[in-house]
Amino acid sequence: MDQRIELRHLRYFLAVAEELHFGRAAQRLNIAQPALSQQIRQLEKIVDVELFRRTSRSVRLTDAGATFQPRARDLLGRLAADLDEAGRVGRGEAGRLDVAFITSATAIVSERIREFSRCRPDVQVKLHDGFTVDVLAALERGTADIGIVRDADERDDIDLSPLTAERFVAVVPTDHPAARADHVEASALATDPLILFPRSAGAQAFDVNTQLLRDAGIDVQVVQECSNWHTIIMFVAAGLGVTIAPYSVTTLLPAGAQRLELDGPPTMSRIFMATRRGDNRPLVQAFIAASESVTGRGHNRTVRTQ
Amino acid sequence: MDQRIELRHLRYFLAVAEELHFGRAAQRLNIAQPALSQQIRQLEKIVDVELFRRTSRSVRLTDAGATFQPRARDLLGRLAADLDEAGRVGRGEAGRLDVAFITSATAIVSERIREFSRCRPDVQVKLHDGFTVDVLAALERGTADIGIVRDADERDDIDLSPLTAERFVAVVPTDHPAARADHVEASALATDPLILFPRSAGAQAFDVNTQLLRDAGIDVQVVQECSNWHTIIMFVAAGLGVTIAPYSVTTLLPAGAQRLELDGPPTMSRIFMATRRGDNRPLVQAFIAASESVTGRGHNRTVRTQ
DNA sequence: CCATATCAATAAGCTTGAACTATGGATCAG
DNA sequence: CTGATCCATAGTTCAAGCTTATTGATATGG
Repeated sequence: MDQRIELRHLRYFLAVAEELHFGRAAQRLNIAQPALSQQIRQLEKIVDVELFRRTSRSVRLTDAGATFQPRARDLLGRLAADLDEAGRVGRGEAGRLDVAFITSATAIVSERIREFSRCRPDVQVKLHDGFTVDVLAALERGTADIGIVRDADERDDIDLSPLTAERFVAVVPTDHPAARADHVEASALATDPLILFPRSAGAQAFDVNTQLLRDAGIDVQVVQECSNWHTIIMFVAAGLGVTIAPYSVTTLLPAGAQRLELDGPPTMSRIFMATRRGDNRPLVQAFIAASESVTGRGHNRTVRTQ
Repeated sequence: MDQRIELRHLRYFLAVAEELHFGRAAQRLNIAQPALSQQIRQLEKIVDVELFRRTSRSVRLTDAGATFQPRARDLLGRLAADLDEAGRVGRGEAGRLDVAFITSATAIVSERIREFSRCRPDVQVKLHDGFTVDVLAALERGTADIGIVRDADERDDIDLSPLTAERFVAVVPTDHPAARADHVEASALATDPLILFPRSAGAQAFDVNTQLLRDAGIDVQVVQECSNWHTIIMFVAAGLGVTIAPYSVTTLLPAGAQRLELDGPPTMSRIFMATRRGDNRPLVQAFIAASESVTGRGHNRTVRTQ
């Protein structure tokens, strides 16, 4: 089975197989008849099989030719489809996009993915949730194309663009002395056991979070770490301590836990979209564009949740 | 999607995609590097998509390239398989063979097909049973490649080669006067109602069958026609009449029916293998050869059943 | 039965384009 | 800065596919 076979052979073969007439087939292919005869002959030599039985008056497919015809047609069809697919992937109309995000941003992410999938129905979106550090690592090693992170440091290999910001609030047990009001001075929590998201999940986010406590003169001693915000809230409700959390994870509180606004200038937790610097692939750009359209449309609502 | 794309482009693309290095890929393809660069560039222009992102120091697949790579590999693999298949069909090692046969020759056919399938496991054998006229018609219109018929006329578009011959015997109800012996003169059946296979199923076979009755001076009046030998035998067993049948359909007789050898020189029914004249396709020839090997091996046994 | 038409194969010359050699330009190591 | 590496570009060459002209074979019409 020589390497010398080319698609030309298949195209010519199919034309003759359909016309069963070298003259007409050649006309259809816009070539002269002898060229066609020659190429078919060459194909038969390469495959070492007679594909047509021809007399000077008629052309018929042999068994081998009849077997090969639908397969050749199929091959050309597949090739066209594959080339088309490659083109669509190249233009960002199809393909696969890996989005890594922090669990506490699920709402924001799902909203944007819904919008993106509406624009690009042929793009398969793969979701990966994790901590900010995991998201950044996935971006770095190429496992993810889009990252949603919280309060990340500037890095020279990753672009960050802010999606939204939300203030921190305190969550305390309902039997806490401060729970009679709906707001609290940070310093009033100085003696309570602190339950926080682990710093290892995202140092910058942790530091932003705890800065407000340090500003209030509190020596931050984390009594309990927990890598799931909802679990932290449950612990608070159980009276194990208090926490400072981004607003969005406190929208649904169980009985026994109460949200308190923090007095003074609000400290904000910012959520960013992260991409590899210089990654200007169409799909990535399209996701950014779709995401921005959501931010624009939904701006009022986003502000309200801050 | 221009017509100008050729398999060369796919082969070259795959080489570069695997090596990620134009120099090494070119070496592997036994061409010079500039030719490779040129062809890849051409491919990208045809598809109108960048398949590689190259700097002067590195070559990487783009998303489109990464999508296309496994598909291109698959296409080349399929093509090789299809060409191989066509070659095997051409050499008669694979493909499909349509065998049409008369129901009363099932035993002979199955024996030969078993042998043929042993030699050519990749050939799909399609079976079609029917009357002799149907078998010949199927051959004629190309629906069948091999036909097994009984006592057919010579025709100039069909070759017949004898497979076996069997004598005719009489089958009578056990309460028939002649049933006390195990043989009978044909003339002794002159007054019995005759049940026979329809003449329309195969005129020659019918005429051979009934000739022996006419030779015995009987005016052949078929009382009942039935197009299934086993049903005919059941009718005989039920006392509805007598029949003259090829030996092989009388090997298993129900209670109530008895086989009688016919006195005098035996009249033979001959079973032929029929093929289109000039059909020298390898599969047909291979079936004939396999069939002959069975006839040779099993000759004694065949003789015994006559 | 010969003349004519049809159709694939063959022959010979032409033309296209793939591949070659040589070179340039960019990037990285020392 | 120099040398090495590697892809791109430029110009040339030659194989191979295409064209025209012709042949040979087979069917059709007068």
